[in-house]
Amino acid sequence: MPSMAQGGLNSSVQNNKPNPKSPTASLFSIRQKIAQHRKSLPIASVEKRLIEEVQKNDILIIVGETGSGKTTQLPQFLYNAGFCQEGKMVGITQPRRIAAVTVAKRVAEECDVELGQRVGYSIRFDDTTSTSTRLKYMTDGLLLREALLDPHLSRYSVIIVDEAHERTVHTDVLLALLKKVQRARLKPVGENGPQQNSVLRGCQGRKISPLKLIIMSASLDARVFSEYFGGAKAVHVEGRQHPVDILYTAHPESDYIDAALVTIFQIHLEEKVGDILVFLTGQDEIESVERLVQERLQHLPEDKRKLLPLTIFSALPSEQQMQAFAPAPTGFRKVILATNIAETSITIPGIRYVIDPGFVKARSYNPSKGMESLDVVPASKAQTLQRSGRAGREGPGKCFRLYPEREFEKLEDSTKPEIKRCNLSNVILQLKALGIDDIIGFDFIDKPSRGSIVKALEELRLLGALTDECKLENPVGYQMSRLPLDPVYSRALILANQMNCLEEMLITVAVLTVESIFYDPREKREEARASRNHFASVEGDHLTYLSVYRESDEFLEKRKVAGSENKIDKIMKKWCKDNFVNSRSLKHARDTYRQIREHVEQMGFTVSSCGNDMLEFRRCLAASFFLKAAQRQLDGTYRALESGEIVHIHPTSVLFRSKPECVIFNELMQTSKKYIKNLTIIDPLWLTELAPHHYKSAEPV
DNA sequence: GAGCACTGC
Repeated sequence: MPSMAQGGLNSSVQNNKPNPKSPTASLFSIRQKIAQHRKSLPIASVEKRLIEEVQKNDILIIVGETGSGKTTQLPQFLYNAGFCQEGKMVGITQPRRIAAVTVAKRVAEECDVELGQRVGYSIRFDDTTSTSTRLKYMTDGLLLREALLDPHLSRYSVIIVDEAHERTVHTDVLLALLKKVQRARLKPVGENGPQQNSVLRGCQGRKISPLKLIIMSASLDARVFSEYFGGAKAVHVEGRQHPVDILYTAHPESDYIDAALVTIFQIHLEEKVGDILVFLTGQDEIESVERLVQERLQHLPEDKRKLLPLTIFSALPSEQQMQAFAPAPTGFRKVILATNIAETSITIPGIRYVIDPGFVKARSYNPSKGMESLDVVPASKAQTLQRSGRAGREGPGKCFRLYPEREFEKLEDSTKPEIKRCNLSNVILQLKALGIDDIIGFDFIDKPSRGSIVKALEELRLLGALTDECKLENPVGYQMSRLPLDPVYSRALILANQMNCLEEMLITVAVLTVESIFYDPREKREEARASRNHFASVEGDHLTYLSVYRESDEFLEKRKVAGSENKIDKIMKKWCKDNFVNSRSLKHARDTYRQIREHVEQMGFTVSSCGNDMLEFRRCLAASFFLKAAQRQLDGTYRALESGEIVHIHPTSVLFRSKPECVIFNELMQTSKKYIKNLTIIDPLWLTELAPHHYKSAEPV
């Protein structure tokens, strides 16, 4: 029996379709199989003990390795033990949408209930829960949003935070919040005193039951969580994985790409059947290794050429991603060249061999320059462990680490928590909205640097979300915290409302929140560029995005099909393909547009358009994004006004060749150079006119 | 002349 689909796309039980000839018999056997499978999981034997521990302890840390069954089974144990009485729910959070969905489906099946009844999931844009839902799987970000509306999370008797070891920003903030909520719910009503903040408010005059917290982690190190929760009890649940042989090189490899290639062919020619998974750092590397594999295959005798290289990374359109899942033709061995996406987000069946060069591309943030960077850095021990585990899902496997064992010992235990390497403005705005005012003194698991906090506070103040005393500004700060957007985009919507171009800004912001709306395949670069030119505005990327979105809308209007979501998707996909637009991104932008439009309408804004007056819209962009402006230098490079950095226009910008004098931009990121992305041409005088609190002199720099 | 991975009632 394959191990559980954790974020995987396939569930073993779903594949067992009932036999139409004898539905009762096969349904019975499916139920039997499910029961057998559940009983065989390592966690099944400790059900009684786990429930006792939950009853005894308000906080419990569960360390469970892959395949223990903790994510699917523990919520069912809790349900059976009566934790969902009186309408209370058990909430289970996941860092990823796909995991919330697949696990909920699986558990509904195991409970033999319809999804959305006793068992359901809720993620952004897709909520299957109902009033009868008792086991609710969701993303951690969504629970954070829920806390803004119900600060005591009063509908939950137990909250399970799964995959806590990944230490995403959402998980870290959620854990801090849950710690506070739990204390608030323990205190008798009215004893919180007059100084209470809003996390503690709201339970006046009403009885609220205690909240149980369960932190689940696959970490080697549960101490961090245990210490954070005041020495909370940690229990270990055995995993169930097939053994994976770890092999190291004798000497350091100077060229890990070449070492990976050599290893691929060594496995292909010498090892037994089974597919190969290679972890590389990015699209470029993946595509060049793909070419090199193809080339070297040509040098092999005909009968040894049955090796099929496939690629997978997040920017790849879904259809092409799916190719990695299809079984190889008979006699062929697949070699999957993947980024980190294959570490946790997707599970490809059939992998027996993993090649791990030991590197990862990671984002980091420099608060003083307001600049992000993407650097190739050594992976952590936890990551390399996760990677090798990918070889042991279906049978014994092998993992080839392309460095000596002594190098492994030097790796960091775990990846630096994301909260220590990202822009904090959104996190801080959320905390402020939850009534937490002392950010510097806030009880983070890992405290971000003081500089990073100060920078974010300053940004929020400049955006008008905070007062000079760093209190939430009324009403702007509250409005901004309610929108599921970066604070700077929320601010843009509020300004656009005042400047009568809210319709345009809603679309623009929706597109800016997605990862690249254009699809730009290397092999059809000329065609893709021609298509981009068709949409391009000489005034910049924002106006270009506006016309892409509007044209897709018009196309849909013209084709006015009666209703069905599926049909709309199909038509949009075709349009996207013809126009080199990434359909996943466009769909996401359309969903976001709908959601944020609803939000601003609820705030009482009227969505009005500036029609053809793009000047007014660009002025609004300047007023919104004044913190990120750049001016051309004599030598043709640009200087970012805020940080003074010398920057370059990113080649994907429609302004790449036009070299305007002054622009605002949304993103400053260092990769091979310091690039600015998503730009619009502005008149530099607008900055002093529209953001006088920031640009005091008449001539910016 | 170039894009690690996630996420938000």
